[in-house]
Amino acid sequence: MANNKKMVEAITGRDEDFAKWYTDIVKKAELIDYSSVKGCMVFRPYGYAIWENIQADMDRRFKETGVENVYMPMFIPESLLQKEKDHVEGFAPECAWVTTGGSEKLTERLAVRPTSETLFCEHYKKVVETYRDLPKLYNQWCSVVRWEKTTRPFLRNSEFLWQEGHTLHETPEEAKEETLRMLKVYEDFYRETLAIPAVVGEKTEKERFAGAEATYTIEPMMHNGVALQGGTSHYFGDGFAKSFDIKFQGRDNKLHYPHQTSWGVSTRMIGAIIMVHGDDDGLVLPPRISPIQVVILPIAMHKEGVLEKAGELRDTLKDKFRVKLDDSDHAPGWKFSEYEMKGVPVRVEIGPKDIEKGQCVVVRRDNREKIFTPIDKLEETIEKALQDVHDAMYEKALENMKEKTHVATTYEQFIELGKEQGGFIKAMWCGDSACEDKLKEETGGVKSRCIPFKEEHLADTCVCCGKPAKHMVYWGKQY
RNA sequence: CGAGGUGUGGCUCAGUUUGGUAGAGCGCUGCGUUCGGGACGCAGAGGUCGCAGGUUCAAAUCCUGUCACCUCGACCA
Repeated sequence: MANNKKMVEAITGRDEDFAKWYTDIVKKAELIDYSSVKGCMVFRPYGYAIWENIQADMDRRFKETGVENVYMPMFIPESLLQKEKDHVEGFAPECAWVTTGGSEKLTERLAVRPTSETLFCEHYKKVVETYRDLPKLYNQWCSVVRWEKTTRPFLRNSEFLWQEGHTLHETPEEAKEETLRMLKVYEDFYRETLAIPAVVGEKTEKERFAGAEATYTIEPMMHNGVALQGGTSHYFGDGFAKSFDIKFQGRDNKLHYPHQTSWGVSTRMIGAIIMVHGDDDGLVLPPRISPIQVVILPIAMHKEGVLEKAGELRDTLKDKFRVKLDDSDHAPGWKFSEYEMKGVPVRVEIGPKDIEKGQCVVVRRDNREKIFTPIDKLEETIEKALQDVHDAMYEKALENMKEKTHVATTYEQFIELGKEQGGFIKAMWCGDSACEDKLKEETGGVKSRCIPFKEEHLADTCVCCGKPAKHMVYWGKQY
């Protein structure tokens, strides 16, 4: 235990300094490295493997709904970006611009895409003629650039990886349906794959995406009581179609504007995984996206037969799970700590004593429970352990979210909760953005998160101004 | 963009006040002993002290300028 103290010193305590704890984990679990460009980071193999697993899972879900992948250019001519007024106002201030090509100054500068609505619109205009061409259900995996003033690994990068879905529909109803369908995909993914519960709902007008008619969001709660916008899905109506002059010939033989959606999630999700599940010993990864699901650690591996047995275990498990056998020269205690830091959900210990008894030890990362299991039952023990880890992680996260969700029915209550408690605050709202501004000002940053689909009636009047309430809103500080 | 702080081996930092041979811990390399919660011994490698000027016999240290990063406040997946 004396040695274990060192471990605790290596990572800042989670409750001691959350921000420092976060960056410690990001670096010590070898997820990323910083680069020479501010806000741009190197994804190291372990961090990138997490993203690849996320991609694979989401991509499958998208395709099950009929979405096809495409790839758009990374440059947007300034004139193209300017076609939709609200959109350009929202994004132009944080664009990176290319002004020179080779040695020639460009006649028109090019934005490095901050998002690709305009590119999709330009393309749609060319490929859509009739209602028979609809819907168009496209998605792309790419990176985008937003020149952020303050940056943070995964949570706010100058360049980040994401997916952006862009769809085009014949009717408003279809487009709205698509918007909500994809939000549901996100919600399911968060729950089933990342073991993260979240509040879902609609953004207020003030928080809406630049150019959208409606923005829906998924908002998970971090361990320290700060919310994260974990993904958004937008309904555009026909606003972009009009700006870009996209028309199709309808069933009535007349020209119509199609209705449009876009939806995206980013590598910010990895930040959510860290901040929802992580603990004082490091990362805790959801089994379904963990690059290593099972790590096999031989104990006293110089002893007769240990390494051979460990190799056998790996071979029997490797087709079913993502397995790593660590036969490096480090002491066992070092390896325990190392793989805990990296959040590996299950480890298997196999040593001389186990071999004698025909057993091995399965240890869960989330609660460190040790399960002694006969070697011939190992596969099913692990299968169950992985499922149990996932379920327990979800429950724990849900518990945290509930614990950090408060209700405010008076202004004073709201301000106090906002300043002291953090977490979500549920409160009634009149619909006026002036009240959002005031609450943010007075609490030092509490903003509306969303109007949930399941509203509750907490009071008759707005928590801020006292006028009749229109909606119940989740509020909170955000990353 | 406003306020504060920091730049010294791969990492964390000491040394700067009072100028005088560039240091420690961790990590890394080799050999040996170890191995059920970050083992130990011995031997090694590794630094134009952020950058550019200046003062001086002599600068990590003093002066001027400059760049970068971090923390805290206003904007953001």
